[in-house]
Amino acid sequence: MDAKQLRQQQQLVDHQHRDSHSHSPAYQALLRAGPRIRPLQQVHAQIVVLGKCRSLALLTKLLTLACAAGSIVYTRRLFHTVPDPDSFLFNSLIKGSSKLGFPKDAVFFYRRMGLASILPSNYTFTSVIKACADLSALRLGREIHSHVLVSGYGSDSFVQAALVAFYAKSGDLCVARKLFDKMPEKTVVAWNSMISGYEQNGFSREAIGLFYQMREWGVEPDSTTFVSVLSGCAQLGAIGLGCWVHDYVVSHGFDVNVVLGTSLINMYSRCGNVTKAREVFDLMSERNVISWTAMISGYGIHGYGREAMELFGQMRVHGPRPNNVTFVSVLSACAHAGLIQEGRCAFADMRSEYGLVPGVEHHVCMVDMLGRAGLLNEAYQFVKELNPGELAPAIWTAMLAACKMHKNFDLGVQVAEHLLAVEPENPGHYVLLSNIYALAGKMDRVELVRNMMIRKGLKKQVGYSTIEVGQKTYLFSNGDKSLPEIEEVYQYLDELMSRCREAGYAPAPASVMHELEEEEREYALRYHSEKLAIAFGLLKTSTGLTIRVVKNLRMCEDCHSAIKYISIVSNREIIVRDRLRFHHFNNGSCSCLDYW
DNA sequence: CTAGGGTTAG
Repeated sequence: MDAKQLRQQQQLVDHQHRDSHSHSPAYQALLRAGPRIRPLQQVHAQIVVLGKCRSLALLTKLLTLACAAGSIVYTRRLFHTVPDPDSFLFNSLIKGSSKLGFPKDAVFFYRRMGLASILPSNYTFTSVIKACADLSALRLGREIHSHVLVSGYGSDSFVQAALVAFYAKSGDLCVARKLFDKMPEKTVVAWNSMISGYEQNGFSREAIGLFYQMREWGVEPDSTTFVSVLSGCAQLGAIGLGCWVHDYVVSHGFDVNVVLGTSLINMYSRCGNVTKAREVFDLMSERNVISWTAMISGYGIHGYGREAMELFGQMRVHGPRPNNVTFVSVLSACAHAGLIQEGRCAFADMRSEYGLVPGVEHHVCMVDMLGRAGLLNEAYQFVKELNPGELAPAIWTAMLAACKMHKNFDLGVQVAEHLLAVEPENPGHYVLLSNIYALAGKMDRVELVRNMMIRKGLKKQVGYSTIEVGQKTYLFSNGDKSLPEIEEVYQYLDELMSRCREAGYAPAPASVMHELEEEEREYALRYHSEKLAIAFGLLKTSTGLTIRVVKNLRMCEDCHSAIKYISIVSNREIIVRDRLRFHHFNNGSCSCLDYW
């Protein structure tokens, strides 16, 4: 043993020596108890017996351990027994409750701190602002922001980053961005807060734009940055950028942890490449419920019900315990693949095997599954057997969609009128009702519903589609002429459609089209956004490459049929992700087998 | 006698 090793060993011995003698027996007992309620209660009793319940150091440790044990109730009770809490105790408590998911309590303790006239520090603020972010409590957060300024912590970079994240999460992106822009030194965390803020509010393009700007500024991204950027790619269907991120992560030796791995799975499956998603899944060294659920849901949205159920079976044997979200993925996979019996079993197992209580989402999946399969009576029976408190509008919407699909006008009209009564401001219900009337040929009723919408000033959701070409995403929307090449696209599409007609495509008659679509149809603009995006993709990419389009609404039947023909005449694979699922068009047929 | 932060997935 050389001198250096000897010294190290001596230090170790000293350390242990100090450790075992510098703490009181009660403190040591707390350390031994750890974050476990029963042992902590026993030590608490000892502390009381020893007459040490005025020792703030002991009480602070006891409180933070109680909080770490997940029992906020016990923590609260203990707090009320502390005679004269100091700033150390308050800070520990606020940090603990905020970090462990008890934001309301964090705010409560912050208030008590103020009442006790104890000044908050920058540490206090980072924790309590995070609590406000978790609560999306805009007013409260603004108030605390003013305390930050008064206390002179406005230029603390941790507090600033926390504020950026808070405003972004609470939906006030403008204020978040103003704060961010004013930050003199923008840390990676500040960039991450702003990027994820854009992404989580649905502004993926802005999120990705900011990511490019971050690189221009020479700030090195970390795995958190990539998680947000990949989520943005997943939303936009930007597979090129997604692959670039994946390459970057691998070539720069980043550790693909559970979170990053899961967001890669999500990105690949939502960009249309489930095979690649599965590769990532298989290579991950650690997988949790979220990773398994992401993979199952990936299979589901592509209509690969068998694969989804196969993986779910493996999960039940070797994997983590499935939770409510897992069952949403499983049930919707069953719904999209027509696996009725499997779906019924899974729904029953939820409660009996896993003790999970089905919520609205699960009921919606069941109605959707039964309804798609044409089992309208069973679906309706299922709805009627729910408790009145469980009858969310979404359940009726699923029922209505099933009525429309299987042309059950009487039930459909009944359901739609019920929906209009419950949610008179939701334009989607009017669209569905008018669709049903149009299918039934009751054009006077269609007009009536339409006028009702106009009178209420309700607008249909605007449909748009995106396509990525050369790592840049292009957005197409009905009537939007901002793209310089748009005339060329229209011209090419006209040509394409006439070739489709030669191949046997019969467009839906204009009179039906007019009311059937979820998108506004203007006569001057002949095409839905997905057709425009596909035409653009065909023009801009070389033969043999797959066309991938993402649409925000559901595809209409006419487009669905037209794209089958486009896949023939252009001899290309075309993948369209609509609001609910993927459609892989190849050589005249679609992977959904027309089972929507 | 006591710690130390803000950002991330389904």
